[in-house]
Amino acid sequence: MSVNRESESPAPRMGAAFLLAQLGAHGAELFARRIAELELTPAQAGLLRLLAGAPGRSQRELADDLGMPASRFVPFADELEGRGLIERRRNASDRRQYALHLTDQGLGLLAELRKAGAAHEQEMCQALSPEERRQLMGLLGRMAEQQQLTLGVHPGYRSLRAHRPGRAQ
Amino acid sequence: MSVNRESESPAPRMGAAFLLAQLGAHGAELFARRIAELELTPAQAGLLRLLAGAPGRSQRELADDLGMPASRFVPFADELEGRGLIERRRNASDRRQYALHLTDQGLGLLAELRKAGAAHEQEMCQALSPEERRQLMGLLGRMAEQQQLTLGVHPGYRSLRAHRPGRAQ
DNA sequence: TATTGTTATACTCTATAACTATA
DNA sequence: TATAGTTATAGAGTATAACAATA
Repeated sequence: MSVNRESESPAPRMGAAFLLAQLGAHGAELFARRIAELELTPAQAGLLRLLAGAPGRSQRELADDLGMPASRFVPFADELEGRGLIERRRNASDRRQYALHLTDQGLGLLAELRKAGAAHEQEMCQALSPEERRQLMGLLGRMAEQQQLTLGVHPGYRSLRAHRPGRAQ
Repeated sequence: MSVNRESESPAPRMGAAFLLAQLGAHGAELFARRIAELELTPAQAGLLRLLAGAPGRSQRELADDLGMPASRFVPFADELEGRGLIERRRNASDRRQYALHLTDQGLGLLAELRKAGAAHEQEMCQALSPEERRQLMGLLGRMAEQQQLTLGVHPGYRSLRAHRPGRAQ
C-alpha cells in the first residue's frame, strides 16, 4: 500500500523537503510527549545535554545556543535550579557571570533522557532496516552539514512550550 | 570534513530522529522566509494547497485539517478573502455552511507558490545527487506511511506565525 | 562605557466559551 | 437539540527595554 491520496486530485507530489518538515515536526511532537513523563520540555532537555557536553558556561552563551533571549533564560534556568537539576556557581574571575553545571540529580535525569531518546529513535525508524537507517543518517548528515546546522541544537528549542495541545493528546 | 564536534565530549551520537527534527525545523524556517516574499505564511500556503486539491469544503473541515480551532480559522480566512485569494460561497442545501474556493487570483498565487516550493526543494537537497534524492524520498515516504501521517499536512500549520523571529533574519 | 544577569511591561497568539442562524 | 460560523475574552508566552552589579 502506498501513501494514500485523498481524492482524484492531480498528484500533489510531495518533495523531500516537505516530507522532512512533516516527519520532523511529527517526531518532535512524539518526543515532547515522551519526555513529558520526565517532566521535561524539549528546551529543558536541550539545556541538560548542552551542560553535559560543556559544563560551566555562562547563561548568556547558553541562551544564545538555545536561541532564546537572555531575559527568557532566567526563569527557564530558575525552574531547573529549583528542581535541583542544575547549579549556578559564581565565576570567581568575573563575578558578573554564573557558571552553570549539572547536579548529580541532573546527571541522573540525563541518563533517563538518553533512554527516552533511544526509544524515540526506535519508534520513529520502525519502518527501516538497520542498513536503511545507516543510509538515512548518511544522507541526512550530509544535508545538515551542507546547511551548516550546529550539532545537537535545533530551532525548536526557542519555544518553551511542552508541545502544542493537539486534539489527540 | 565531517560534522564538527564541539569539544572532546564522549561522542554525542545524534540519531536519525534528531537529525530529522533539526533538518525539518530548519527547512520549515527557510520555506517560511521564502514565501514571506509572497506575503504568505506556511498555514496560508497550506490552505491554498488544500483548496486546490479539494475545492468547496466547509470551514470546519478545513480548520480540522489544518489543526486549528474553528474560531481561529475565521479571521484566518477573512484575511485571505480580503486579499481576493479565496471566496466564500453559501451552500444552497445547508445555508449554515460556506463552501470555500480559490479565486483566479488565488490560483495565480498558487502557481508562484509551487515555484517557491521547487526552489526550496532544490535549496534543501543541494548536497544530494538525483539518485540519492529518490533514495531519501523512498525512505522518508515509508517512515511517513508507517507513522500514518496525512499526505500534505504537517503540524506546523497549527501555528499562525510567519516564522520565529530568529537572530539571523 | 560595556557586559551579565534580572525585572517589568506591553503585545501577540491562543483556546474557551458564549452567541446567531440555520437545520 | 445539534451544527456552522462568529465574536469576545481571559490567559499564556513573548520580545523589548529599563535596571543593578560588576568589569
